[in-house]
This record gives sequence, structure tokens and C-alpha cells, in this order.
Amino acid sequence: MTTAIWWIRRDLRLADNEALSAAISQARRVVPVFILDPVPLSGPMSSDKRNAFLFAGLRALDADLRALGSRLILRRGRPVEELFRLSAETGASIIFAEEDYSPYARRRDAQVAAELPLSLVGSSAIRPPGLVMKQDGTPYTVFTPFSRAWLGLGPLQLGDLRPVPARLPDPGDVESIPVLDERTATMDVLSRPGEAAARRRLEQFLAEPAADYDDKRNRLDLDGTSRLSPYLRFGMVSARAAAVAAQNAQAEARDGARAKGLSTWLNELIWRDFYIHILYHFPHVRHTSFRETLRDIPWRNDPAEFDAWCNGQTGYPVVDAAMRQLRQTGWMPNRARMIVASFLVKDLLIDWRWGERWFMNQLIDGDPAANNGGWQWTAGTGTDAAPYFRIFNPVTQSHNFDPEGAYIRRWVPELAAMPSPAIHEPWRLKQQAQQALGCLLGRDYPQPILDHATARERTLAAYRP
DNA sequence: TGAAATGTTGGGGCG
DNA sequence: ACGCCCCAACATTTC
Repeated sequence: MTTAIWWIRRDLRLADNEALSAAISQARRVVPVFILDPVPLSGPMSSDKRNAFLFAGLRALDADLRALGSRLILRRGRPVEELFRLSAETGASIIFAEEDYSPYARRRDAQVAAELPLSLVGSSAIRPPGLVMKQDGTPYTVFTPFSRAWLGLGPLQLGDLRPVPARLPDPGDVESIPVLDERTATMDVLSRPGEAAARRRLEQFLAEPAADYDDKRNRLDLDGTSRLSPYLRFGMVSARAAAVAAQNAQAEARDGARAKGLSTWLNELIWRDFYIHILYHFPHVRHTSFRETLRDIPWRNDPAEFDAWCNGQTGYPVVDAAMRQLRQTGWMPNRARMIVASFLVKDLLIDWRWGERWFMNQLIDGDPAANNGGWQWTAGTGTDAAPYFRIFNPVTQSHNFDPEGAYIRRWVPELAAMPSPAIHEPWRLKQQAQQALGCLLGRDYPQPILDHATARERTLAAYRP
């Protein structure tokens, strides 16, 4: 009787899972295992919030497996050692896993493959790295031609998706540690972990009109984004299945605006693939600028200012609202990420890697490829990045994307009584007016940490070639 | 998925 | 009627 190990990493699902399908079709006994690896779980890029989401997701996966006659085996330790031990215990002749492309994941998998029969099948990307290349065989470094080539590969086929197995074989008598029960306030605010919740969120999002997705996704005061990122991060829904669903909904869309909204969202999924490919082909971006000409920016790196940014105490309401939302919920909409990132890099002149690490420490959806790509984009150091002189004005952004100030009021309660437009720049109110609104700057809410116009000039000078 | 500075145009008030 | 100024609105350039 052959035994296969299904090694789960960031594919916490039963639907459209090639590694699981391969294991079932090639072995009579399948041992689903997740290994709690101390490197991602407690290293410098780890996040308690993301771990809590993961643990809850593992509990959900275990329940789903049990419903089909199996269960989740959980181990803790270095993957290569744990898999070696588990293989010996179970007599497994092969290990199946979905391919994961971060530099750490590739090193880890190479170590395992050197000692054990590891078969990587399927991909955490929609189109795996290496599939979307220029004519001359080199990778794309600009998004638009990349997306054109990506789409040019043809429509995704629903038939390519693997169904949920009807039944799963019993893994047998295998030791497992109990799943940790860690909770944060996060779960109530954003999303329930697990495959069923992911599926519901996707269906709900695609059923929404989606016509106004283009504009609404940028609004901080409205729920215009898909809010699927945590699920995609852990593969609770496969990115491929999400793309197929978007593509099909687009084909069936009755009005052009809805089709446009869906294609914009599909484009966001292509951005996700783009940054997975970039990190795969240029792993050094994890440590330094993609652009060699922008490796010597004279960062100020003031620790007190970094601290103010992390804690939402910069005195710029929209920045503080977003940073507090991040700290409380482990998530921010994309527009908010761009605003706070621009503020850290181009107002405070702090190294984008500090912001990258803080985001990884906080984000439930924190992913090395997408996070690094986003930060390098904002800093102007990355592939197809924003030019260095593109500097967000936090007040203008606040007016444009939180017109009534509802988002600010939600996350910065000190400003709750402040009307719009004053709420976007409360320092312009006279002290008397501040008092009357119950929010005196310097007492109830910080004075702005800097003057944007001055900071802008400083940054232009620092970046100027 | 920028914003600020600078340039251009045209309506309206006014002598 | 005409020239002049102001200024909003829009366009272009620059960072």
C-alpha cells in the first residue's frame, strides 16, 4: 500500500488543489500535514495577527478534512526534519506540495528535495513564474506588457480546476500536536478564516454590482475592495479559481461598466502574479532596491518618527487612521497602504525596508512578494515603480478618498466631533475652535509631525540624481 | 495607482 | 466699442 504525504503550506483548501489531487490519485493512504516552522512563525517578518489567522484556518481545514474522513496532522519544527520523521513513521514514499516561490520557501524546498522524494505540483500563482516571459526569454520588468502577455496566454479554463474530493482516505494512526487556539480582535473585524468563508466572500464580491469597483475600491469610507487578500495569502481560495470566477463573471456581465470593474479586479490578481514573478527572477529585491541607481538614498531613519508612524500618531489624520486600522485589524485597503507608505518614505524619509518589515509584522495577508513589490513601487526603487518625484499629499488624498471624514472618525476617535473639511487638516483650526470641538492639538491629538510642503522639498533633494 | 508650478484661455467688471 | 485687469477653469510642464 502506497502512502503519500500532502504537505500543506499556503494552500489551506480542498478545492482546486493539485497537490491533494496528485496525492489521492497516486496513493491509497494520504497524510495531510502542516508544519509549524519557527522561521516564518516567529522570525523578524512574522506576525501574531497573521499567525492567529493561520491557526484558525488550520482548525477550519481540520474540520473540513474530518468531514471527508481524514484529519490534519500538525507538527512543529524544521520542515526537513519533521518530514524525515513523518516519512519514517508512515512509510510514505512521496511528498506532494504546491509550489511556493519566496526565496525562503525555495531554499526550504530544495533542502527537503535533497533528502526526500518531494514533488511540487500546482502553483500559488495563477500563471507560474517562467511562463510569462519576453520574446528574448528574459522576464518582464514592466507591468503593462507583462499583463498583456499574461492575458495573451488565453482564457483560464474552468475544467482545469480540481474538484473537491468526495472522500479522503484515513491517514491512520499518526501523532499530531493540537492546533493552537489564538485569537485577536481581528477576526471580528475582517474575515473568518477558512475555505468556506473564502468561497462566500468571493461569491459575494463577484455578485455585487462591481460596476463601480474602479472608483469604489479607492474609497476609504466604503467597503469597495474584495477583502480576499488574507484568503489568497493562505490559499483558502486558489488564486486561479478566483481568476476563473472573475473571468467568467466578466464574460456574462450584462453591462459594460460591470465588465470593466471585473477586468480591473482581474488586473489586481495579475499584479499579484507580477510581483511573485519579480521576486522569483530577482530575489535580491528582498534586500535591496531593484534599481541600482537608487541604492544610496540618504534616509533619515528617525526612530521616534518611525514609532509615531507605527502607532498612528503623526498628526496627519488619514495616515493615523490607516495605521491604527492596521494595528487593530491586521488589514488596510490598498489606497490606505499607498498613502501611509508614501508618508513614511517620502515625508519622513525613512527606509522603505522599515515599512516593509512593519507591514509584515502586522498584516494578516502579509506576503513577501506583494509586500516587497508594493513598497518598492512607492519608494520608486522597484520595477515599473512610481517616479521618485511622485509624492502623495496626505491632505489631498484624504479629501479625495474620504470626503466626509468617516474613515478618519472611525479609527481616530479623538477627531470624532471634527467636521469635514477641517478633519483632514485640523491644525488649520484656531485653538478656540479646536477646544469647542473637544480636540485640542497637542493635548487630545498630536500636532502634525512635519510640514508636508517642506518635507516634499527635502525628499526631492534627497532623491534628485 | 500625484501634485505643484506655470501657462493659456475666456468671461465679466470697469473706466 | 475697447482695453485692461482679475480670476476661475483648464492645460501643460516640472519635480
